[in-house]
Amino acid sequence: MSDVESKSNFIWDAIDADIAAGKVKDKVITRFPPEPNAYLHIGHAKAIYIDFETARRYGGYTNLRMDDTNPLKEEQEYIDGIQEDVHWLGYQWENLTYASDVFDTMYELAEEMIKKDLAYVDDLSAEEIREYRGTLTEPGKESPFRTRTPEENMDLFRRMRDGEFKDGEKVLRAKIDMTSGNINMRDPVMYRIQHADHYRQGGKWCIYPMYDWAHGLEDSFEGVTHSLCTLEFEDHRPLYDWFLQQLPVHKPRQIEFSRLQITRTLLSKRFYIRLMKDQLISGWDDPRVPTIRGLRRRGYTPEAIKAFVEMIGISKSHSIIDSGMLEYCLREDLNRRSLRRMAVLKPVKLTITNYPEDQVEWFEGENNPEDPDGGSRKIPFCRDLYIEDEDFMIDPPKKFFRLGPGREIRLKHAYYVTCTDYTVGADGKVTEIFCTYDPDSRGGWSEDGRKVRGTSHWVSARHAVDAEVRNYSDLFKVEKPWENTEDFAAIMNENSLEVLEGVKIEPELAASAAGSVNGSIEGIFQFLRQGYYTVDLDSTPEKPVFNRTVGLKDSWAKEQKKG
RNA sequence: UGGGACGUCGCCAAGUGGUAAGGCACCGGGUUUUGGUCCCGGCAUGCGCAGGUUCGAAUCCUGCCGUCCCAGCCA
Repeated sequence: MSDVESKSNFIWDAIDADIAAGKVKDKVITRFPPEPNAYLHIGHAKAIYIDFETARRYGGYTNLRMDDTNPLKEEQEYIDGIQEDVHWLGYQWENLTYASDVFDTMYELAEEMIKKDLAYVDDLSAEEIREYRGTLTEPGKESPFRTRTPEENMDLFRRMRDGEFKDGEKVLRAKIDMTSGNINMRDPVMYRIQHADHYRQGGKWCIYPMYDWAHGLEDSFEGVTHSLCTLEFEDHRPLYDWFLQQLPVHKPRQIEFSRLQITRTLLSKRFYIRLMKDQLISGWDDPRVPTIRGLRRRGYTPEAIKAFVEMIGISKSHSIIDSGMLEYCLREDLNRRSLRRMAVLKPVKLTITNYPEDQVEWFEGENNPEDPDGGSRKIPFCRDLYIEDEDFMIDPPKKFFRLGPGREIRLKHAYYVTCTDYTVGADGKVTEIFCTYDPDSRGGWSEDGRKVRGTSHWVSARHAVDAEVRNYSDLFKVEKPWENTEDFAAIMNENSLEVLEGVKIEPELAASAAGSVNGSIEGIFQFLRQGYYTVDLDSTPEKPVFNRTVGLKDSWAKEQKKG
């Protein structure tokens, strides 16, 4: 039994009960039903995980369904993008279906409803319908058109379909109960008139079904046994059941779970579209936005995202997950697979005064200490090096384990070096460091067993390649950006992207980055002590570009913060 | 007296009458050629509150309190 199979949650308990009660005749069938009006974000990843893993748990299958009942919003571009993203997450659907493919059957069943006097054509305007609906605390009242005969309704409905009326002139409504405490049951609209071309059906229809009428039928037609959705549809379940109850069709069961919320993160397609319009982000794959493709470009792996969804669990409580959990899942995954490379983000020159001027040595460095089969790469070493600016202090405190005057550290994979001197520029900044090396410490070991606490990464100045690092801010840094647009825009403009030019990287990193442009899994690296990076879309072999994915824990930085 | 849901550690989350799993975060310690990883230890006498039933309650009953969702011809 895998983890997924052994764990449980209230949804699987309910399905177990259904199976025990003999309610599931054949396979457990689920569906993931996005409306193709945007790209998917990490909130959808939770739904995808639940839909697909549930079906898999019971040996059933999942359909991918485009819930395209609104011709004003949907586009082919999104259909393609959604499929790519679901695939990227590692899931394969049984059938790709479209709500719009069953418009005919839905229409016929609507006529059935009219015959049974369970639906009527209403002439009230949108505003009047709203008034007649009542309020949360007051019951609604019945439309004067509610008593039309089935014959009259049938005639009117067919004329609606045939395009005789203008948008908004008439709607088809279910005849239920205008006094229900559940507002969804107060004669919900089933069809509205919309003289608009559908991206798939063209001009075939001018009436389009509403969600509540369409969704249960779509589930039913596909033989879905369990229709899993988010909490805001709880109120719709009585209506979902009511529609299906009136017709001789298969009856799926709707079960709701809480939707994903993450601290400091806004999961809203509407908001992403506005950010794009304001040119605060570059598109759906901008690394700052938590869309599936944004996360992918940022360096997130499908495995990390799925591990995250599994970790947070499935429940009905309104929870807001700490974004640290997502980052933890990424670090855990990347630690196993990322290639370790040396890079110097803010270089300071380091010269080894007792190393032969023209000598070059090639050291061997393992690709990943977590993976014994991960192989290794060659690293050039010479007299002229760069180390990280923050790895040297003129007057280091006791707990600083890195380089300082008179101190000895290990250059990873190379030699022990001791600082003998340094120069300072006019601004007080260290401009160059001078060291001597211990020839007996080749490879970073010494025979005498002397302890060297610090290990720094470095890069050969003669072999290093220049690169660029883009450090994107963590998703969103403001709590409620939609409430204060100016502040948000300012924050996005000023702080959301830090670009480091002149980063020095080891030749092997440049080589492997050049071979993995497009942010593929293979393009993920860990720059020692600096965190995880992924190759950016803008990267070229001549100028490698990396996106900062997630930082490492840094106990020295934490200690400094404490004071 | 509108309807529907939810309240277990800072954040998630198991638990379904037998005496509070686990993860993230945090705090100690060990290993370490990444101040990473890994390993060990600590972290709810209490489950929104108040009563009640019971030998025994987070789990059952009653009454409160708090939070979220619903008044699109969106999904």
